[in-house]
Amino acid sequence: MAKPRQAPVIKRRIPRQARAAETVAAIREAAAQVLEAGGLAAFTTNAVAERAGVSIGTLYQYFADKDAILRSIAEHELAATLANVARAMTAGEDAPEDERARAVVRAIVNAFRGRQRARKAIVQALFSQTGGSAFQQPVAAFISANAIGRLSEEQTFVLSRGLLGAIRSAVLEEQRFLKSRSFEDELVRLVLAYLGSINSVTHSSPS
Amino acid sequence: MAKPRQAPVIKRRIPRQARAAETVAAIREAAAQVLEAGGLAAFTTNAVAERAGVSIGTLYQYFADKDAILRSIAEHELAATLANVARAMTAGEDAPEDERARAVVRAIVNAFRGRQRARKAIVQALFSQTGGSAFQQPVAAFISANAIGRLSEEQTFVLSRGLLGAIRSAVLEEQRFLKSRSFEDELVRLVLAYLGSINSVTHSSPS
Amino acid sequence: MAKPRQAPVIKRRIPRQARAAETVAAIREAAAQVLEAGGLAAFTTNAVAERAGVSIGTLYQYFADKDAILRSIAEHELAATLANVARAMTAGEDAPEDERARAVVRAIVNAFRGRQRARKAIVQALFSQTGGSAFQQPVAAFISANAIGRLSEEQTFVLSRGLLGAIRSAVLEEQRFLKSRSFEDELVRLVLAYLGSINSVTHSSPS
Amino acid sequence: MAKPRQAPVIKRRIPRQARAAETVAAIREAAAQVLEAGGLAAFTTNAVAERAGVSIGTLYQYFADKDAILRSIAEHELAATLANVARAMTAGEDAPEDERARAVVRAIVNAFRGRQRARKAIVQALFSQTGGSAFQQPVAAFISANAIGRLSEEQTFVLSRGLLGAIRSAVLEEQRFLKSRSFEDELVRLVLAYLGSINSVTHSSPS
DNA sequence: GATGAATGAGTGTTCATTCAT
DNA sequence: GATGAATGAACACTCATTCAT
Repeated sequence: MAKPRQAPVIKRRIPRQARAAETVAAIREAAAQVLEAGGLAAFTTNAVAERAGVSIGTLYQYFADKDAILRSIAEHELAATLANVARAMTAGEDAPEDERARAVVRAIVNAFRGRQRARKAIVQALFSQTGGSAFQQPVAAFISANAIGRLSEEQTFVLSRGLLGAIRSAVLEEQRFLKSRSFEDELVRLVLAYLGSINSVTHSSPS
Repeated sequence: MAKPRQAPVIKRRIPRQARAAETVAAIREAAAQVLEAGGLAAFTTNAVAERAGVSIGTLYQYFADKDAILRSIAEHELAATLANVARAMTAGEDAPEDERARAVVRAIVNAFRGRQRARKAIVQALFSQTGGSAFQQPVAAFISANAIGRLSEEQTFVLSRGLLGAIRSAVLEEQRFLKSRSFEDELVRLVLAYLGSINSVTHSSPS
Repeated sequence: MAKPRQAPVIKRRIPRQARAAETVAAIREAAAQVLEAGGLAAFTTNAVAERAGVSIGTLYQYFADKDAILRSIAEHELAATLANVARAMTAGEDAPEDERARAVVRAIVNAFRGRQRARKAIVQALFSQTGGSAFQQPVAAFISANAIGRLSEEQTFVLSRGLLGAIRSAVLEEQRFLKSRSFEDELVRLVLAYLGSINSVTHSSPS
Repeated sequence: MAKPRQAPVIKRRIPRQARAAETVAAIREAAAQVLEAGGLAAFTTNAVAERAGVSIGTLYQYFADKDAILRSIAEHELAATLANVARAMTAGEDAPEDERARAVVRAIVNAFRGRQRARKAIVQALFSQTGGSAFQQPVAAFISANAIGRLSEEQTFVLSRGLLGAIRSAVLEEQRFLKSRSFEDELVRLVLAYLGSINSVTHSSPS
């Protein structure tokens, strides 16, 4: 990603006008399409700008650099996914624990609706940057906040990363069972078994 | 111009002589060093050749392309890790299940001994290529083969990818607790709780 | 890692603005100069860009690859040569056949005005690619269209390739008589004698 | 053709032993095969050595550089072709002129028997080097020596290069009529008409 | 005489990013 | 605000040739 000069301190415009917001949305949409069609290899700033119907200069008016586009898409999807999870939990507020776990699992599995290649590309790209923590921490926080007992840092980490890791692998490996019921069952089992183990130990055994 | 655009049928030399084997090892070692020092960004074929003290041409005599170097390192580490696991299990052959699970977990956590940055870089790079399945399947097979009962495809997948995903995340995020006892405990818990859940369901409830 | 290995669907920019057209012309001119000065061996994309006073990136904005530059020059020269031939023939419309043949011969001999080394280099390069047919067919078509009687496919081929072959050889071998009157006389003789032979056979003998 | 250092003055071994002659022949044969199979692009010294079943070092024991292999093949073919022409002319010693012209034409057209791609590649390669004169001059000399009257330098040139140019074009363009009778007829016509024109002018008209 | 591991200069090409208009 | 022509650092990779064994 050849940064020819130093990182410029100039902040990028934050869209305040309606037209600007549309442009940003168009770029994000174009980027997702490019990713879906050709994967990370086809994802060049020029290709995105062209698909979005704007000039490359305009693209850089709204996004500081190439990765910012990826981050922006990821943030949007993350927010949407988290909203879905919250909605599902509110709906089943007094449902049994496994129902609620299933809602969480399902929301995560179904993120990026219909755009598996774009999802894969974004997961790959973001893992190369931050190691992905930026997008796993919110999920971890969510899990932690909704767990019955208190979880230690390591426990929260293992549960969230274990769950996300399994789903992520299914995405990256393009497993056909990604959206199957049986896969969902096993993910739910993983969550509940782990949480159950923590509780049983804490409550019943002196260990 | 841009001469040979034919199908590159040229197979890379397979080292038969002692000197050649040394060269290959030197290149692999140099690549690991470059990765450890500067991450994926610094990993250029010229840098590796220079560090290895060989010419770029020699490098290409043994590795078809840049990625082949990465793959080679990964294969070596994988083999070493698997060997460690096998050794640990043989040693504790009639130890209780949790001891054996702990041996597996520990061997995986301690892979790439001492080279966390190189490990991170290779994990990132290989995930961009194959989705990483090539290096998760052997672990999955291992787990499956050593499980007490029979695991379904999805169960093997969830267990192996969940465990590996949690460890991988700790590597990528450079978590300080990666090699801590408490982290190991939780990984073991994840494995045992999941396996326990499967067995209890299978044995006691008709689903 | 050798990023975009997809099908290169990226079309090269077609110059629409005045500045762009100038740039393209400058590159073509620079290429001809490089060729004239150092032949095919000196003809590297970087050398051309430098001579043209543009960056290598700009060069690639207008030419898909190195060979495209060569093709572009050849097309320009071909068009100019054909225009010269047409002009000469219009001027001497009711001149005797040998005058008209001489006009054609002279226009071809004098193609690439003054740049014999560049001409040689381009002839060599294009012969390696297409076999040169792309630049001989227009001449053949021209000859065929202007012949008195009808020529068979083989006859058109022999006449055009024979004439062009003799001229081309003189260029490639850097014969000092290339532009001499006596050489021109012989080329005209070749054309007229061949055409005369076809006509005499056709008209007087039943074959 | 990256000549790493100066041209070394070391002369290459001239094969005097039977085994050495076999090696040279094997290399030449291998080169022709490589050329036939993959054209000039596949023609690398390593590929030739491998095909010949010798090491690259051995190849360089007999050929000073890559082009020497090409030259060697060309010389062999040229000698064979010239021998064929001579044989044909001896056989038809008191045959009429057109019979003898036909013999010459046929021998040239049929050079490189059966290996059109190799022929094409060699023609291309040698034209890039010497402009091909080295292999046209013997033919020119031959023609000149066998012409009835005396030909001027330009006349010999036009006749030989015109004839060879037409045949060469048919080879390079892979014309299907290369070996047809009608093509041969026209080549013969070209030769006879041109020679006839010279003689008639010389003998009957005062110019 | 033969081997083949090693060499390394050289080249085409990409693509994120800037900035004059 | 928008444009898009221009930039150029950066890289992977080839292959003719040498020379120690």
